[in-house]
Amino acid sequence: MRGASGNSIDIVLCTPRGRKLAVLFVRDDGKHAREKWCLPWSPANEDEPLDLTATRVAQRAAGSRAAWLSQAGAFADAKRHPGGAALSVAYLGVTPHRDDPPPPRTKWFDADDLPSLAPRHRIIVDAALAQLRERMDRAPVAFRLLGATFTLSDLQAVYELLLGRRLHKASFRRSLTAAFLVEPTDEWRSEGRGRPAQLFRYAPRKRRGGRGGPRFDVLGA
Amino acid sequence: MRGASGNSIDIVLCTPRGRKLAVLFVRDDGKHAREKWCLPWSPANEDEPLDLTATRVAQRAAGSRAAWLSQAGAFADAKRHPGGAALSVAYLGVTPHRDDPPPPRTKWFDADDLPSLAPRHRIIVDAALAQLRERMDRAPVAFRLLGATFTLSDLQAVYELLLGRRLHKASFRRSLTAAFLVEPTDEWRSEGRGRPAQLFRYAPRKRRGGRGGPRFDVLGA
DNA sequence: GACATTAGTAACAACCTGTTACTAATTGTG
DNA sequence: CACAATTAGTAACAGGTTGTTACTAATGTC
Repeated sequence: MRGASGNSIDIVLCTPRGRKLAVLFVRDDGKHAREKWCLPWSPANEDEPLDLTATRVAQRAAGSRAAWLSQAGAFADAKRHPGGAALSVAYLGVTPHRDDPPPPRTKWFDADDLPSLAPRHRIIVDAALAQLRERMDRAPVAFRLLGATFTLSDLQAVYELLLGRRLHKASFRRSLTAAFLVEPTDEWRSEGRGRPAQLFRYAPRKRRGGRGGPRFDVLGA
Repeated sequence: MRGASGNSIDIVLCTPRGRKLAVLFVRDDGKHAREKWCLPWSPANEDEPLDLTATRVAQRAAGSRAAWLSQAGAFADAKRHPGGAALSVAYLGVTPHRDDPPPPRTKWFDADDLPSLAPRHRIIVDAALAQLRERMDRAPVAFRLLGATFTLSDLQAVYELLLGRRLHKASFRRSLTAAFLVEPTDEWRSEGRGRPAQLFRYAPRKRRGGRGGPRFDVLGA
């Protein structure tokens, strides 16, 4: 059995879908599979750095490289893993929304409506989603959930998604410009009805006061 | 060789010493040891939760339970570990200062003057210390570096230690009371010269706005 | 008793945030 | 074409928060 008693690398890949976060799962057709879906994973390879394995697994599952990927901790504690791994190193990743369907045998599930999972995968997903919210103020998670250019309304929607509350437009934009995180392009996007919105790109230009690295926590009521 | 090719649990235990942070190391007298000191560590045991192993290793090395202990990630990537572990799960811990000497064969080193270490332990220490500074605004790290009661000047000194910059007394105290994190005892401590200081205890009473769990980042210029 | 030293607080100005209310540019509808 | 509906973007004000200075309080030292 692959991975038995060894270590595994398991990926929690997130994307925005509508007003919710979605997580990528892979169909598990293994003979002894007790759940239909599992996180993308692979046995750890001693000759390959953990981050590299994670990048590879994420890319294979999602069909494209994750825009951001970072370790989310080690999980063991005798809870069942789909491949029987003794210990699993979880990675948390993020990728922009795509309209085309995911690769065969994979599916995006809303974060608040997950399928039945092996106990360890359930624990990993919960921990990873909690970390996503905690880490968004020190890593450009919100920007990596969007494509190269985006409207400020798009960006605000992502922040609202991650924070779980509504923000006020004026103060959101004010603190955004104060943080020197985005710069305008000269393109505009018309979303059907209403005034077209200017497109921006992520372009951090300044260490907010220089105190302990860049920050991404944007206020806004 | 113990731990060979398996997983290990490695502890980075910190304590305040003067105006600096110190990290605990254990003398490594192993036959094949290439460095004199190493982090407290133990092979991982599949039958024991990771957190429990970590608690045990930290307690044995320091002579008392860590006041706070939390996982800091998994490290592998072919860098040499003192016990030859394929993968190491690092834990970051914190304990109040003690005047009595540490257990035999252990020693506190200033964080900015570490001994020569096995490559993986060097990487783990650097990552753990960075995390200590990042996590202090979501975990009561500063309070766990102090004993059950402390003066506000003590607390301010710990925050300054962690942040690496001086804070202003008035605004530090103002934001501290606004956060409802401490409550006064009716004891006072005289530190030699100067007015005696009131002792406080850590007593979080309120979720700062209720937004995403308690916070511990105190401002103060 | 004067002085040095540390603890603790009051008060003010400058800045920042939350909010409201406005203007601007587009699509859809009669 | 006029006008409502809708979304984008900005101005401006009130109230709160922060950084800073300056003060008072309590102790040990000379």
